[in-house]
Amino acid sequence: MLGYHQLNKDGMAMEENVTMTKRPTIKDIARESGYSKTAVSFAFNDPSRISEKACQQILETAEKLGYIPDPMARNFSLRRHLSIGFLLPQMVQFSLQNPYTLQVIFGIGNVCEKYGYTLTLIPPLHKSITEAVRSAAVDGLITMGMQVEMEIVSVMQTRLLPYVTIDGTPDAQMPSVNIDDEQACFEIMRLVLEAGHRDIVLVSLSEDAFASPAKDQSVPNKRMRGYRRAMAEVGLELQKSQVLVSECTMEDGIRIGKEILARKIRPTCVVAMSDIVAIGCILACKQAGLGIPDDMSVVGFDNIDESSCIMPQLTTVDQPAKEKGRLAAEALFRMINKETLESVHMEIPYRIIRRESLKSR
Amino acid sequence: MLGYHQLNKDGMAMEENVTMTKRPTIKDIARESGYSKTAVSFAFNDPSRISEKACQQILETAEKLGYIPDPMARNFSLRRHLSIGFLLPQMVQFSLQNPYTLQVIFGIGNVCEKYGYTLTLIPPLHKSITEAVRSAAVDGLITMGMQVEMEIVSVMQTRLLPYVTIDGTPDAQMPSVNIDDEQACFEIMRLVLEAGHRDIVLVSLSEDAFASPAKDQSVPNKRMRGYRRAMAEVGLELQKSQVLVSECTMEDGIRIGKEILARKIRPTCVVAMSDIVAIGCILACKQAGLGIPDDMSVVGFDNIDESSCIMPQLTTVDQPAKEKGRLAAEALFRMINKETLESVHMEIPYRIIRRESLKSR
DNA sequence: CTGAAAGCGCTTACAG
DNA sequence: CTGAAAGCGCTTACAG
Repeated sequence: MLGYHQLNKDGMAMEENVTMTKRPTIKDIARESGYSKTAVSFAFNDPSRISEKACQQILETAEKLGYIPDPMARNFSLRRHLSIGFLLPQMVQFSLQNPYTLQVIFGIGNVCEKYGYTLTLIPPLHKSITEAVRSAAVDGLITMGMQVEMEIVSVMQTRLLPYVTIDGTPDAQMPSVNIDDEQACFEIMRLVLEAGHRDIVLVSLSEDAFASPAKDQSVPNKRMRGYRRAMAEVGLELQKSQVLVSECTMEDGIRIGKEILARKIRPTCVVAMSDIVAIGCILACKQAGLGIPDDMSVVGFDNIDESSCIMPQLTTVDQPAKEKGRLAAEALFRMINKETLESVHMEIPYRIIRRESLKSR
Repeated sequence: MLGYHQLNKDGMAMEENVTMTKRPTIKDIARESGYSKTAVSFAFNDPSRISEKACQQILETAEKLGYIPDPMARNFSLRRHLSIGFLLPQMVQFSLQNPYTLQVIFGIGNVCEKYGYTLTLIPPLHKSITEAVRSAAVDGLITMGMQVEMEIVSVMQTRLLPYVTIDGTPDAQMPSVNIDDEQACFEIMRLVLEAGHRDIVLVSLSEDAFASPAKDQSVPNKRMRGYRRAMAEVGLELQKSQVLVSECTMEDGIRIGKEILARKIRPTCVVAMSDIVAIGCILACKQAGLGIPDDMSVVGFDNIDESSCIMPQLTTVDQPAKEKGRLAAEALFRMINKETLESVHMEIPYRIIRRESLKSR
């Protein structure tokens, strides 16, 4: 062999060797230290159950042989992962480019740290989210935009995996964290209408990768209802041509912005369902030499950090993204610990933020 | 019992029941379908090894009983996790608030998705990074700012866990991804000096939680050397009072900005080691009614998205953060697959970005 | 094509 | 205080 003594089932002596290519196991430490596997386990997990001398000798042997208990074996034995999962709502390309999603992850991460858990980001596996959920090595799952009819919900249920959804459709079987999306959109659209705008283009979110048929309670739909309701109040109706759909990225926002500028009849205001897209539109306008808000008003949704940084600052809806993540994670940990939730449906407040990107005309 | 038939060691019949609180195992499916555990395993993992009929019956039984193979048991048996870890360089509070780190994570995430792996974000465990690394359930680890002397490096080595570091100190035992930090800082400082600035304040990064004694090759130190070298060229020497230290967050940047403004002698230029801090300084100046760059110049480091969004746009060093993450992850996967690396030390290009926040005087 | 059995590396109830 | 042994739920080399 390559200069090291091989591991040896019948318990023959094995010497320490730095070039060892196999990790020693609890069995090796037991043999080498002269104690039992039980004792070795206790040395690491509950030293009070063995004598000080035993503990010391075992830890010394472990140090000498380079033994660190295998976390996977330990977790397997204890039936836990010490990790919660965040199911990326779209491909990494989009999810981790979205400041709103990143804020949600931030909120979740803080709670994980507090409980000593890791946070596993789960991309769709081979393009299949179901596959990813079936094989996710986590103690619980946080999802975005989930509805109870979706296939992955039954997978989570079958696996007896606790889950919470953010921006999904509340249901008895679907603990969720939301704001009142319809009302928020109603209010911001009223602001736009009060400012005198009538030629409006809406930029909606593309449906998630999870898209399911029954989704009239989905966040994009709830928001559309809010916009429509405000328009109805002033006797307007939303036309199909007034609604565009965009990925939630700045690049796609720029694309949409250009598309809008290329129209024969240019709208006086763009209402986007996400700030990152609104910012993309603003950049496209600036590039085309248009002044915001003088030549065109733009409003967004989310109130990401960038929105107060860009000029003009964005009029938008403040969504407490971190807080959503925090609440979802706290609820999930309660479920993991078999505690009961005060409520399966958590709704938290939003705020309309009036800034400079919306101008009266 | 609560309306369900209990699982039963001696193999007695067990009926399907939706209220079952225990997940069925491969054994249950074997018993119920009349095939062996081997056959059940093959049905899920290599159907070609059993008859179509057997496969069908087994999958049906699985469906009926709500069986999904336990990912943890499967991974344990196969000695893999299907996840790589990213060790958060600081508390979640700071790490996930830092756009640069988020870009790195984004780059890593894309590669994980490509290989069908999840990405585990690992916060310090009970404040101990060593503890976190000992128990991390991953196939490999990406760290930031690591040096070979650090305790966690020997933990990773003992665990035979492949690792790559970003912005760490290159070493034969430490595969790493870097830019030439010293030269980059030399160049941007030369720009500042050429613009006529002599009263300069530097805002350095706080040392990582991993701080070790031997760190003169650490990124902050390399950068300081670059700044110093440029100053030496024009016969200047950096005074202690010219160097401030900040957390890598906008809040702390604002705090530092205020601190600088409160000085008796106000500098003409602030040179920050990170854009997010530079932006914080700019905000503090604006709040105080100062004009940037007229009353004070500011330069940064990183070229995060926000830097081209803020007014005035920031003069900075463009770091390819995504690319760093991507390279580190690709290297890590090569190590996980026992392939050899072309080089253990990857250095990638940076660019000096001249924008409006630096003004000649 | 099929299955009995060993193995992955831990934990822990139990008996001494 | 100590240890033998069963158990966690899979995979797979091997024999039939």
